[in-house]
Amino acid sequence: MYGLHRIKDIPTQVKNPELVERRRRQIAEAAVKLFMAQGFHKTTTRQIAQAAGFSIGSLYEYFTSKEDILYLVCDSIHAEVERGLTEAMSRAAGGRNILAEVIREFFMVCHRMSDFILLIYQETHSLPSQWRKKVLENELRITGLLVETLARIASSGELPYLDERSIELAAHNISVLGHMWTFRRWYLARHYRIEDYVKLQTEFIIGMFAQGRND
Amino acid sequence: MYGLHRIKDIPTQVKNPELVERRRRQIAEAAVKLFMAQGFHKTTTRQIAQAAGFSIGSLYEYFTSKEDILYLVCDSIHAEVERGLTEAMSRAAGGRNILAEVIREFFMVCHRMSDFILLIYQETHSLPSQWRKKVLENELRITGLLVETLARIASSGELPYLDERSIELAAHNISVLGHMWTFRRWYLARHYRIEDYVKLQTEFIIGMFAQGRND
DNA sequence: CGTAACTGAGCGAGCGCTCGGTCATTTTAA
DNA sequence: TTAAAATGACCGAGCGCTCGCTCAGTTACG
Repeated sequence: MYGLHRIKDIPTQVKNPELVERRRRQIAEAAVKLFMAQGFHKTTTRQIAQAAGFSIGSLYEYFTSKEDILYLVCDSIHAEVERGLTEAMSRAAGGRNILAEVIREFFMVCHRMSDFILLIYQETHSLPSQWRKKVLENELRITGLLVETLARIASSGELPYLDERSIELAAHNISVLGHMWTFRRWYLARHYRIEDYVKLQTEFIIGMFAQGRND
Repeated sequence: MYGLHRIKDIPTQVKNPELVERRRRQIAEAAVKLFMAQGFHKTTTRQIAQAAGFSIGSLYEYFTSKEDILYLVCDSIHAEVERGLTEAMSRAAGGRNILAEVIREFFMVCHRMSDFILLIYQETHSLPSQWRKKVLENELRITGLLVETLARIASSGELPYLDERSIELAAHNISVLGHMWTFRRWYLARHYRIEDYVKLQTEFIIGMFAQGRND
């Protein structure tokens, strides 16, 4: 968690870059808990500062606004999801049924990061547009990894032919069906174990590819 | 729009029930625009009152809190979606390919109501839990309509056998893939026309059912 | 001693919501 | 018939408070 690799565009008063990174990690870690528990708007900057272990004044040495903190949090979450998926892809690369394994690994990442992904769904719209844009780019890059996977499998002949647009849309579908486990958890978790969910959805998704052209 | 059929549980100071309904419709109509444009938290009660055409004082004759208004808005939206889907189901009942037609109609409802559905995704979590619960019930009832459709088609033998749980999950998938058009619109609408989206997704979804048991 | 990091009291804009009051309309009763 | 009384929808100044953010001052450190 807390990759923070793209945070250089958030301005700070503090000179020492290592310190900046350490403190921001501290703040993000405190903030994400509060945001998940109470939401962004009900969380006060004072609460964040206190939970992070320093004063409100210091907090504003590392950020220029409350929204900055939300952006950092969203960015860290996406970084972690991306890390998880990348790992999953290389782990699955040698397997017997690559697609099923990537789906499985991705869904398990969504499961582990459930609350975090939900936070992104709920609070992205509270960001100033400049940063909302960046968050959506992150989302798109992650979907891009799935596009890549599908394209590789397709070109190796293990899937029936699909044009680029279909592959892309399929990747979005997989991504969203993973997220669905997070934003419909209030219902799904009462009726399915994650293993069942993965199994059923994997069958459905593979079915999606299995044949073509109905109309 | 603005069915308002379940609003009796929102308290009011005003005696005349017709008036209450008319005024609340007025307020909801004004509020939904503001919420879509600025979000719930950035919209002030004064703005809502002004846009609805009366004073802040009067507004609080019809509601006890700002959250009440959000609840009314969410409820109206769900009522309208449900109405649209119910109509679609009866319209499609006699068709050649019932499933494809229901999917198409449902997706078109999502398309028409894009901004409204997005609002529900973004602001449901701002509701007090008592009303969030009701909103999620609404969501579930709508998914239930899709379950019903699938079950009917399956039992008529037009689909391969699927157990109850699979049918239910499939219905959730259809629902969420419809919503996906709203909450990934920032990307999808740039690359697909709604007709293409419906066509591609319909093929995918029908594929989901076309065969079974991979593992 | 100077600079970088940290502190927290304080500011003031803005918020949700209240409440004393006005006024048009309806009801009462002489 | 009509004046008095009651009603209820509507109004908006203003209350009490919160919260994001600042800045003058203090501490830590090389």
